[in-house]
Amino acid sequence: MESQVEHYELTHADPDSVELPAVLAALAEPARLKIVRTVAAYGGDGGMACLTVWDKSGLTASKSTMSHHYKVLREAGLVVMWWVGSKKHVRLRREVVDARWPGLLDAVLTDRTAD
Amino acid sequence: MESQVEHYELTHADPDSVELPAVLAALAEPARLKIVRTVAAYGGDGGMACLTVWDKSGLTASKSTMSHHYKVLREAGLVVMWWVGSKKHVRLRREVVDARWPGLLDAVLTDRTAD
DNA sequence: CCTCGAGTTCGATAACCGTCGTACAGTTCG
DNA sequence: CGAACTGTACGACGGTTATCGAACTCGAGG
Repeated sequence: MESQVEHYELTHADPDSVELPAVLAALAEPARLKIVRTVAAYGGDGGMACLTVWDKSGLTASKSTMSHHYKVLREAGLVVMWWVGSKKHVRLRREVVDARWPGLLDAVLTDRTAD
Repeated sequence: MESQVEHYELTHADPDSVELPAVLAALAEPARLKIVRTVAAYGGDGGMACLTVWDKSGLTASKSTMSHHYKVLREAGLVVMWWVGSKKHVRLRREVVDARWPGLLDAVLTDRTAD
């Protein structure tokens, strides 16, 4: 229950404290992989609203399940989230992830076999 | 069959039928990641004996656990194994993995933060 | 002030997975 | 042959995790 009053100061994982297995485990879950791919495809550098992710991804998970997945992605250092009014937005941390594991995100995102 | 000892390949996963989440899940387990890194570091293109992997990796898992990890790596299409006498050898399937997910193995193997 | 929409948290449940010991199968070598 | 070595198959146990509904918080907009 991070403060919804502040719009930009949500707590996120310290990138340097995240281990590679945690990142891989986060991406290994099909629903989370779908989220990441959707954010990359539609969000660009500015990110997008979580609700839009839900629409575009075609995922059917419940609100609580989605919230759980976002939490895992956040703790793996893969995404940043912030509030815009009553809606939450999400963005990939490309700079951070690319700096630490060059090529990893590209490899995952360019998978032509994913639906 | 150039020597007295019989070398024969075992059945492995069809690379095209493996999904990305399965590969990521295989690599997300610290012990398996260690195995892959050890094979990459010491095995080169020719692979190495599983027992040598055990020595070099410093893993302390039991025989059955190691066997299980190898099975997961095999089913994920990440390694090939074959018999050399009474000892089993293992080799990374770099060509196959690199062809399907370019940069993925490199990204995982060049992680400087792994012990 | 009150209602609706967007998300989080909690508790419960079911499935998955890593681990091990034991039993078993094949190879090597004395 | 038989003992030692190498690895797999099978059950069992315990911990992790994905999933959901319900209750809750907070903001937006009548």
